[in-house]
Order: sequence, then structure tokens, then C-alpha cells
Amino acid sequence: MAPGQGTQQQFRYTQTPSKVLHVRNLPWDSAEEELVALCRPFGKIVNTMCNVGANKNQAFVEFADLNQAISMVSYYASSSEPAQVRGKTVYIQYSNRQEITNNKSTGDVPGNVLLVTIEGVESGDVSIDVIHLVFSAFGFVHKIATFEKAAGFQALIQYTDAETAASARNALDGRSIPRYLLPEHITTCHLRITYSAHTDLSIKFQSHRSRDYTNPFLPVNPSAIEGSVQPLLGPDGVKKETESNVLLASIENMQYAVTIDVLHTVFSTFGTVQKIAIFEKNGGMQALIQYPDVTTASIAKEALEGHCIYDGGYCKLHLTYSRHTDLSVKVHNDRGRDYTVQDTGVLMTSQAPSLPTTTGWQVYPQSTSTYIGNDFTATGQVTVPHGQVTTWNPSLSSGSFASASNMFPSQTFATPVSHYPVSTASTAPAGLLQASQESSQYGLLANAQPAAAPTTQPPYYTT
DNA sequence: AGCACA
Repeated sequence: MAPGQGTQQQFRYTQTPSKVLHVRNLPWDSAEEELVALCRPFGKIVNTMCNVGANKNQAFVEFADLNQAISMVSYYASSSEPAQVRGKTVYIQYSNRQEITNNKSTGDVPGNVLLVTIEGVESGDVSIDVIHLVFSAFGFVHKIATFEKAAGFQALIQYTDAETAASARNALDGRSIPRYLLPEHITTCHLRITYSAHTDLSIKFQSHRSRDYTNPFLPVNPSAIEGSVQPLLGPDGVKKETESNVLLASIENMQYAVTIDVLHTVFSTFGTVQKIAIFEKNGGMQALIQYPDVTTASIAKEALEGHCIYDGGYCKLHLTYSRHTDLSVKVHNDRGRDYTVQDTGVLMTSQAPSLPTTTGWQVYPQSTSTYIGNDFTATGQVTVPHGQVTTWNPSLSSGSFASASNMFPSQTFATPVSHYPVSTASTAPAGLLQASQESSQYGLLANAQPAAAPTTQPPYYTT
């Protein structure tokens, strides 16, 4: 055999596809979140390994499915823009291994602490109290710590001994948390349970993400109250969201009913809406809107964030990216729709509307664009409704919630816009107006509005 | 700028 030529592989870096990708030339100090943000649009990431190599500037990403890894490699192979992390070009190839193996989690050495992965949910969907309830059935739960990693929402559950942990694992591994303990839009929520190498968790605060049931005097972390989710922090300390094709919308000041049809009309302006689910959360209303791709979702998010569906600051939209990528909407009712199936023919008429020519409506910029939006943005997930302002962490709230009413404060953070030229508004406001005009014609909004609705005044969108 | 973990 000639030297340097193996029989197994002609060339060392001629890769066969793998669901594990090797990423190199990363910034030295790049975080796992940046890697995840880059790769997530292409599929579900189940594991990562960062700070690899002598320079700590390589990483591995493992997708759930081979095709997802292939789609990412193919995309950047033919893209005019190289893959980048914080402006630095990174190089992506198939790894020469088929899976990431961490030595961290042994997984099968029995211990008193369980590592639980809760599949198909994001952290806001399953409260620590629900987790506590489920796992208390097998014995006294000492401590719980929850966190979000690339693999998803995870929890460490500490029992007294390995026997109790084993009974809980045997009973619950692969099972689902009962539906009645979950938000309505969650249909599957399977538990994957392994043993953790930990024996005693160090819980610093009682919070929405960690509990120590052996120490009732442990202080409550004011910045980790129920309902607020710590945002991912970017390298500059600024909140950084992981993009998704699914948007989480919360609707503030909902004086008028906002139905799925209304949402479908509004969000269809930016592309095909695949699925919508609406549900109650903390007394407010939220909706998940699924687009086919991240790009469409981000355009819709940018265009709609902070806008009101109706005049007077009513039904103000706040949008974040959901961690969901594919909603399991199995119903066609007032809580959920799947527009990708045509069995009922419901609303298949509202495809992406044609470009507006002249609308006849006007866009009225509102001087108070972000009176509450800043607070939402600062806390990541939009989960805090009105009326719970006393539990809010003051350090996160730049303004007083006492002013969060129709009495808009005169000072604003945003630059006041005196007028929107129609030309520059063609992507967002004009499209919105077109959408609202259509919905008026089709009467979609008429049924949704109470008698007191401003019928003489067509709905319009303000910033 | 080119592959960890045992």
C-alpha cells in the first residue's frame, strides 16, 4: 500500500454525511448559544460539544436527524454568504463520528439524582411545581434544578437515595406528563430519564428554575420569579433570542376578542401561516404562529412587534421566538388550526394577500410605542400579564407599570415618527392594512368584535 | 482553518 493512502478512506477529510457536524474557526470565546443559533434553523439540535481543539475554537453539533445536518451543509455549500458567528466565517463539515459522546453524563450509573429531559416543551410550559408533583409520587424530593440546554428543557431531581431514584426512573422514563398538568397547546411531553453524576445539588435560590425543599428559609431570587424566563445573553450582554419559524405572540390590552381568524389574517401578510394555536397563560392570551421558515417568521416579528391590531392601543402584539419548530395542532376549532391539511377547507382562501396598491387607510404612528415593550423585551419570554406588576423585578423594569394604561406617558424611548410614507411602509404597515381591509370585507373581524367595537372606524395598526 | 471522548 502506498504511504498516506488508506484503503478505508481515500482522503482523511472526505466526509460521509453524519448528523454530527464539525465546526471550526469559531471565535475563541464563543458560547454554546451562538453555535445553537447558527444551527437551529436547520433542525433540532440534540447535543453539542464546545471548546474543542488546542485553540478551543472548534465545536460539534449533533442534529436529531441526518437530513437536518445535510440541509445545513448543503445550504452553506451553495450559499453566497458563508456561515458566520459574530462576523467571523466558520467552516462546517460532517464529523467523522456519528454521534457526540460526552463523558460528563454517565447515564447508567445509579445514583440519587436523576437527569430528566422533558421533550417537546420549552421551559415556560412545565412549571417546577408540576415537576415536583410528578416526581413526589415516588418519595421525598429534596431539590430540583431546571435548565435549558441544546437537548431541551432539563431538570435534575434529587432524592434521598438511589433506590427511590430508581423507582421514579423505572416508572416515568418514556412516559408523558399528564395532559391536564400541561398547557393546552402541548400534546406530547415525554420524559427521558438517566442518572446524574451529581449526589447533592447546590441550590442558591428558590426560584422558578430551582427549589430546595429541605430548606424553606432559602431566599427567593427576585430576578427569577415565576413567569419570567432568563433570556439568553449574547456576547455583549444584550439579550439574544434563538430564532425560530414559530412565533410566540402575547396580546396585551385585549379589549376586543382576537380570534384565530384575526391572527391568521394579520400574520398571513408575511407568508404562509402553517399552524396557529392559542391558549391562556397567566390570565392573558398567547398564540403560537408557525411559518414554514425562520426568515418569514423574523420578518413578521420585526414588522408586527409592538403594533396594535385595533386603534387606541388595543390588542397590542408582543412577539418572541418560540422554541417550538413544529406545532402539533390536531384540532380545527377556536383554539387551534392546521392550515397545512385541507380536510375541512377552513380558511384556505386566505393565502398570502397580493401586494396592496392603495389602501385608503392611514397609519397612525403612536407616540408610546414601547411603554411596556421594553419591559417585555428585557425579560425574554412574554408571560407577565397585567395585574401582576407587584411581583415584577424592579431592576428589569425601566418604567413604572402604573403608567401602563391607556394614559400614555408623554416621554418615549422611540423616536416619534410623524408620518409614514406609504412607500417605505410597503413591507409592513401597508401590508397590514391590506390584511385588515380584507378581513373587513370578509367580515372576519366583525364576528370577533363586541358591539362596542369601533365599527365606524376600521381597524388599523399603530407602532 | 481540519475532529472530542476512552
